[in-house]
Order: sequence, then C-alpha cells, then structure tokens
Amino acid sequence: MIKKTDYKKVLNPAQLEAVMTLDGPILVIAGAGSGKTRTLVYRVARLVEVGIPPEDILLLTFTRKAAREMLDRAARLSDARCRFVSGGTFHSLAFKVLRTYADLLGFTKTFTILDRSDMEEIVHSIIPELQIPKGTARFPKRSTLANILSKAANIQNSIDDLIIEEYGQFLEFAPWIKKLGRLYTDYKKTNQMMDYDDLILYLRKLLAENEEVRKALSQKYRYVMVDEYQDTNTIQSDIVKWLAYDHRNIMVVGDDSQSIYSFRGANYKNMFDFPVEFPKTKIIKLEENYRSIQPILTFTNALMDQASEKYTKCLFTKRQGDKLPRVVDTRTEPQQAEFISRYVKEHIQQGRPISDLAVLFRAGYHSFELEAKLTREGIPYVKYGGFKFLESAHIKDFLAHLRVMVNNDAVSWVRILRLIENVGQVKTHAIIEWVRKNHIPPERIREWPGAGKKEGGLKQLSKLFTRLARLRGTKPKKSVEQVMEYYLPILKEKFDDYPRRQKELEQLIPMAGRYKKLRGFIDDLVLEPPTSPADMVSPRGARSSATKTLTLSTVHSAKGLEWSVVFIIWVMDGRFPPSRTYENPLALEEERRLMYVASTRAKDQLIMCYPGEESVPLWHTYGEGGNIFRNGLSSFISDLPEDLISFESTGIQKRFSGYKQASIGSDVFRRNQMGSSELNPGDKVKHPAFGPGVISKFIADNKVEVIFRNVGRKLLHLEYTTLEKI
DNA sequence: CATCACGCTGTTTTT
DNA sequence: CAGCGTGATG
Repeated sequence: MIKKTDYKKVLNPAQLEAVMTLDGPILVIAGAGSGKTRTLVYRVARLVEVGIPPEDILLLTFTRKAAREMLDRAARLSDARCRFVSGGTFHSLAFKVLRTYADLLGFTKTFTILDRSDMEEIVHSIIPELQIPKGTARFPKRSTLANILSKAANIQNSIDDLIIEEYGQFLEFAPWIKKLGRLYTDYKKTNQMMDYDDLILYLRKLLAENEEVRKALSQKYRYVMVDEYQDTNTIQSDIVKWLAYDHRNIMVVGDDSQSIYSFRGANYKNMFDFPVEFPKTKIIKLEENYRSIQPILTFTNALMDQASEKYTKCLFTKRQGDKLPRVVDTRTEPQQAEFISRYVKEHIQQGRPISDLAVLFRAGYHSFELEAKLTREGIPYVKYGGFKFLESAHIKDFLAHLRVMVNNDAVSWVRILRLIENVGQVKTHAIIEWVRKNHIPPERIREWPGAGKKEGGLKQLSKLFTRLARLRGTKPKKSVEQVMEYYLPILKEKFDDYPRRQKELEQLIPMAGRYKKLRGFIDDLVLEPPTSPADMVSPRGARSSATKTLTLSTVHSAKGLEWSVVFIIWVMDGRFPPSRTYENPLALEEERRLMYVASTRAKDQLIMCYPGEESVPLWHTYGEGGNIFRNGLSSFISDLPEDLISFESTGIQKRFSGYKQASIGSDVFRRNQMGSSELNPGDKVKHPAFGPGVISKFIADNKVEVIFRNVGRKLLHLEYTTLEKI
C-alpha cells in the first residue's frame, strides 16, 4: 500500500530539509528528543517514494532492533516496500559481507564468530602459554585482558599505549599482555575465528584494499544512512567513508553531546571530521525538542555549553512547564533510597501510574541499595541492563552443544565436557586433543580410550550427538529440543535457581522455529542477541507483573526510552582507575555527556540525587553497605547558574572530616576493595584493589598506626584506622 | 585427577 | 556477589 505523504504537514522545516535532500553528503545534528527517528523514517519513505529500490538503501543503526522498528514505521506510514531496505548494525553488515568474501582474507566462508565470553575463554586458555612465573600477583583476569585487547583493537592503539593511558596498574605486565595478544590472534587465524572487533576490522580491510569489493558494495548500496553516528569508532567511520566513496550519497545522524560509548572506542569527533572527509556536506541541525519542558532543556543546554568541543546547538520546545530540575543532596545511599521510595509512594497515592518513573544509574551495581529498599517497601520494579540473556552460563552451555554440530570448535567442547561428572580440566583437554588428532565426529566421543566407568556421562553425550547427527540438515527446532532433553538434568544439578533458567532456555525453541538452518540460528544469536525488555530483566528482584513498574536502568540501556519523571542517581565513587577521576579533564567531559544523555530522557521532571560535598579530600566511607564517594558534588553541576536548578538538602550531618581516611567498617571493608589504593591525595594508583594485602602493605610501608578489631576466625577485619591528620 | 570448601579479589557501559 | 585460585580430601 502506498500512501501519499504531505511532508510539510508532518515535519518541521529542519526535518523537512533532511528528508527532502536525497543526494550528496548530509550531516544531521539531532539534539535529544528532536524527532531524529522520525526524520530517518520519513527519509527512507521518501527515497522509496521517488523510486529507489529499497534494497539499494542501507540503514546502519545502533542495534538491529532499531533498524527493524524504523523500517516497520516507514512501511506503515507510506510504502510496504520499505521493509526490504537493508538495515542492521555495522557488525551484521560486516558479517554478511565477510561470509561472501572470506576467501579474500584467507578465511573459509564458514568461519566462527566469537562473542565476548568465547573470547574470554580463549584468552584464558592461552594464559598458561605465557609461562608467567609462579607467585606473580595481580595478573589481570580474563575479562580485563579481553577488555584490553578489544579496546586496543577498537581504538587502533598499541597495547603499550593503552596500558599506559588506561591500565596503569598493569604496566609491569605489558610484555605478557602483548604476547597474549599475538597468541590470541594466531589462535583465531588457525581456528578460523573472528571476534566482534575482527568483523569490522576485516570489513574495513576488504574495502580499503580491494577495489572490486568496494565497487560491488557501493553499487549495491547507493544510498547510505547511519544513525547514532557519534557512537561510531574510527574503524566504523572509515567503513562509512569507503561505502560512500563512489556515490557520496551518505547521510549520518547523531548528536555529539550524546556520545556514550567511548569505553569501546566510540569517537564523537567523527561528527566533526565528517564534513572534512566529505567536502560540501550539508549540515542540518534539529533543535526543537518534543519531549521535555523548557527548564530541563535550559539546564541541559547550560550543561553542554561547558563542553570543550561541540556543535553549538540550542534545544528549545513549545511544551509548557515551569518546574525546575531538582538536585537532592543526600549523604548516603540509604538516604537516596529512602528519598526515592518516599517519592514513589506519594506518586502512587496521587493515583498516577508508577510506570511514569525511571531511575537512571551510570552503572548497574549502583542500584543495589535502592533495589533492596524497594523490595522491602513492596514497590514493584523492573531493572533493565545488566547481563544479557545470551551471556548467562546456562544459555552458553546449551548453545555449545549445538555449536559443536555446526563447527567443531574447542571452545564449545570445553564447555560441554566440563559439564560431565568426573571430567575436569585435564580430561577435557585430553579428549579434545584426541578428537582433533583422530578427526573424531562428536557422536563417537564415547570411544575415548581414557573413559572408565566413572565417565559414564560420555555415553549420554554420544547418544545426544548421534541423535543430532541424524537431524543434520533438518530444521534446527528439533535439535534444540534434543539438547533440551539432555541438558535439563544437568541444569537442575548445576543451578539452584533452575526454574528461571529453564524458562529462559525454553524461549529458544520458538526462536529456533523461525530458522531453516542451524548455522543461521546460531550466527544470529551471536550477532543479534534478543534484546527485548523481557529478555533483559535481571533476575534480581524482577517482577513479572510488568504493568506497574518503576524502571531502573543504566544510562546506556535507557537510550530511546521516555518517562515523565526521571531520577538520576549520580554516584561519584572512587572505583575507577585514575583516568576516570576528576583530576582528568577528559573524564570530566565524558561524565558531562553522560549526565546530558541521562537528563534529556526526562519529560516533565528531573530529579538528581547524589551524595553531597564533603570536606574529606581523599575518600571516606559511609555506614553499612555504603560506597566510597569521591568528592561529592560534581563540579559541572555546582558551576551552573543557580536559577537553572533547585538545590535541596536532606540535611544530614557530616560524619567524617579533617581526616585523610576516616573509618572502614567491616562490611564496607569487604565491599570496597577498589579505588584509590595509595592513600595520598594526587598519587597514582598502583594497585587496582584496595584489599587487606594492600592495606597491610601500606601500613607496613608507612608505619601508620592502625587499630584492628573483630579479628575473627575467618578474616582479619580492619574496622578502624586513623591516619595522620591533614 | 576431580571436587569441595574457603578465602580473596575486582566489580560499567556492549556490538 | 560471583568467579578465581588454592589446598585439602577422596
């Protein structure tokens, strides 16, 4: 069905210009809530309307889901053909292209994609090869190593530089980490594997070095649009350049103020470089906000005015409202929780829906205290963010069985075998070695010469694989059911909370039902993990009655969601390495952007809660279950003109002052081993941890008097220390 | 050689 | 809180 659209009626002048300009490079600077998606949707519709075949249009978005939603909307409002527009993430595009051209890079077309935890497992398995001397303390753990390697790949930095800049505490391990990186790369090559970073790196390589591929792609995708351009990294922006190299029909949309993915190499400066790369770029600013009331926008404008590098834009709105954003100065986490739960209760009493409310946190674990409070008060809530469905152990276990059928990879074998009783690390590796050497198909695993009575589990496993082998070539649903039958007993044995996990696993059956081939199912699961809220709800305190929900969320997963009242909990804690503290102006900038993103989610009211300024210059702790906060109020809020925000205080007396270090309660002590580990202001952190080892060493080195209490059977509890007065 | 219990460490965000 | 390493036990 094709509807004629009167664009002038539904778009404002800036949006209209973005929609009607079809050729040549365009940069759309889309402020928060300015109808960015709407603009993209109409532009897709317009392109199709003027006769561009939908499959010639490429829409790169942040998530696959975002692409689908946009295309559905475009299809609904004008032309059903919009559904056939090519849309997806950089990674899914790369995957499609690489499946076709893998041989040009020395890969087979059936290479395996590694997700983050696969990567970590491989990294972990390589560590012994480094032959690190025994007794070496604090070698980074697998997830940290994976982070380092991945980030180095993403920002195109040497591992040395990255370690110096961001992982100073691991400086002494740099040579080993570099070696690890090389071994990991080798491993991937010999096993025909690519991780997420490789996908985009190889795509760029293909485009840069192979003119044929570039021609083919730019002929295929004659119109390219990129959403959330501020969140692309340099590699991705290179890909964009190559894709548009021949035709220059490229539109990128983003907001330099909303860049939140710098931790994985996103570079908002791409927004500034775009007009340089593409001369004669048309720059269009969308500044009218349709979401918030003016006081909130005035506040966010003022916030971003402080940014050092930006496209100057000024958000405005026609929405009426005069409530100022409130800053509520609490002193402890329990107080924050108390304040919010009281607000929520009043809100409910006034008969307003609880789903109006959202609480944004920068990090998932900042919500623990509030979650506990809400649970105690019987206030239902849903938590978004946190660990993904696919990353949980049971899902990985489960899928490993299927993956072996598609690709005999060692990572999956390790998972599968470790689930069998009486098979540990040693036997696992012996079996894998045996399988590899003798080219044993999975169904013959029971023939392993080392198997005795104890390893009866191998027989069961063989049976499973025999069944799966028979199902080869059929639709994946049946295979999934077979694995389910095999795995459920293991699940029940392994996890106490198996009912929940079982339910999650059962979701896989209908998903598999939509696929014809097992391989496609698995590849999509890795590249396109289910991201609906239902999938993301964390086990912790989640309620299924989702009608009345207070949504807790990290800033990140809050993208694209809206609420009337938003609380922002802004915890400044001392857990980050030195580059993230406020001595670093770049970190301040990033914090400001995060705050901007968070605040522009608000519709009517915005309430910020955070610990107030203390006179303790270094760090201090709060009571039971508290956090270590660093220097309270953030400078970029306190610098703002007073009439933009209203400050309130819950008026709790200062607990500690005048000491470099105040007190460490035993509970807090257990929880807060992070943070600044040298206890001198301005000193660089040498250890990531602030645990008993570091404390006692510090005490010894500095000959500081310390009082130990609660020296129990378990652990030396350091309850109170007093260091020198400032 | 596997497993269990215990103690310790390190905790963001995600394709 | 969970994941890791270690050392004791079977």
